[in-house]
Amino acid sequence: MSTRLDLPLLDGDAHERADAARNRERILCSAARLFSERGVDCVSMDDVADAAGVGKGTVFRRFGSRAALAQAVLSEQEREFQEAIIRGHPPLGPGASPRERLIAFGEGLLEHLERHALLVAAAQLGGARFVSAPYGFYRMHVTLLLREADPTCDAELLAEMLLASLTAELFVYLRHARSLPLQRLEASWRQLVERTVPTTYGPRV
Amino acid sequence: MSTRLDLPLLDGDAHERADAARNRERILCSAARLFSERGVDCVSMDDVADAAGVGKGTVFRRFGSRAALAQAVLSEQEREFQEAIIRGHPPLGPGASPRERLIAFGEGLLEHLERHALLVAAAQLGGARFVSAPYGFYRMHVTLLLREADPTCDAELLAEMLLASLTAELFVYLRHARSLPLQRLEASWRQLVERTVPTTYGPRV
DNA sequence: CACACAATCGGACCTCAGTCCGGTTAGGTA
DNA sequence: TACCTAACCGGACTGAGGTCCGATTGTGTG
Repeated sequence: MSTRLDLPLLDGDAHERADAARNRERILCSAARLFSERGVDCVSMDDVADAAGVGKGTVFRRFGSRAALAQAVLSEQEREFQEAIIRGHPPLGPGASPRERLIAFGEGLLEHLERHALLVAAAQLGGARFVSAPYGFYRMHVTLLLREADPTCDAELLAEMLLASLTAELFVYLRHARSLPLQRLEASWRQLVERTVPTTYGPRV
Repeated sequence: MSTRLDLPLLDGDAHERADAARNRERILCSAARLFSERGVDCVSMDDVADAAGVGKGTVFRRFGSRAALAQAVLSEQEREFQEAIIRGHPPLGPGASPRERLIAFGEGLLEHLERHALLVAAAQLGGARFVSAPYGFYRMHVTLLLREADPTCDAELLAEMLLASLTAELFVYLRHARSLPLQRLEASWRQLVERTVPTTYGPRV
């Protein structure tokens, strides 16, 4: 029995062999390039493996699934977005009211989707969305803001329901199939938050 | 060029050949039986074809995709639910305030999911959800109720966002992975609607 | 009833995500 | 440097959704 985790290694690992690290990097680069060149839906896992010069088994050992590979390709931008939420300027970052921060959060996520909707959709395929690291962060962020704005509400579930209106699937449908302007989606999100979250705010007692 | 539509025939067709009608019925029955016996996720399209005693090509010509087959199996219950909305008793049917009707609608949908979540999830796979007949009906219903309650809001998009919190995917996650009680989901839906929809109601001017 | 043709049938075939395992190699140890 | 072994590699394989096209059959017409 191995002392090491035999699961996909999504990030650098101190005990990672040199060839393994090199292959991980090559797979990520090839995937990012192919995705942006051809569009996410026109790239198979074999394509990625071939372009990276490795076998398909290696791709799956590293990343576990197509969805996880897409997540890994997105991770840098996700990290920046999370950084802006935790330590950035208001209203996205700390300092604004929960309501304003929620509105800014949704707008930021919608703009993120505007740039990478199909890739995010691929990353959320199946039930992958709910167990992904970014979604866990979003869930926590929205839950805390809701609880702060109204400690009596069921913040956990309200967060899940609000986040449901920011899924890549719905975005792609509204934005690409229905061709609605991004501004209208943002306005609707604002509307939803304004109705859901009370204005009351101030230093908590 | 054929004068008939060369797309999957989901419902009866006056010009449908006798053998075709018989096969459609057999496929539907076999699928319903297998789904309930083994669980939706443990039944392949080949299984359905074999059980119905037809070739796989026939299954796909009739129903077009796995998602569409699942929709067809569900269609009878969907029809009943729609009937209750259009002509049933309040608060689900006409006669109650938009807010009450919306709450009842969500509760009804959640109970429907409680019984058939995995089948509904299969029916909504991919982007299939947005182009399905039931979803079109739900969208229309919720949009009209929202518009009635508040003519100034962006009812179309608000409807999409509210419906997003009633997807099978989210339901399965909350109910099966997180094991939350149905009552809590219903309470959250009520909460969301109460915050989103104003109480004002009465004969419009 | 015989015919013609269009709709239908069915299974071989394709693509693609994901698995498996025998062969290879990195890198620590003596 | 030579060796040993755990980790890694890669491509053949599986299973499932979906497509295709030659063979078949139902059905309106003379």
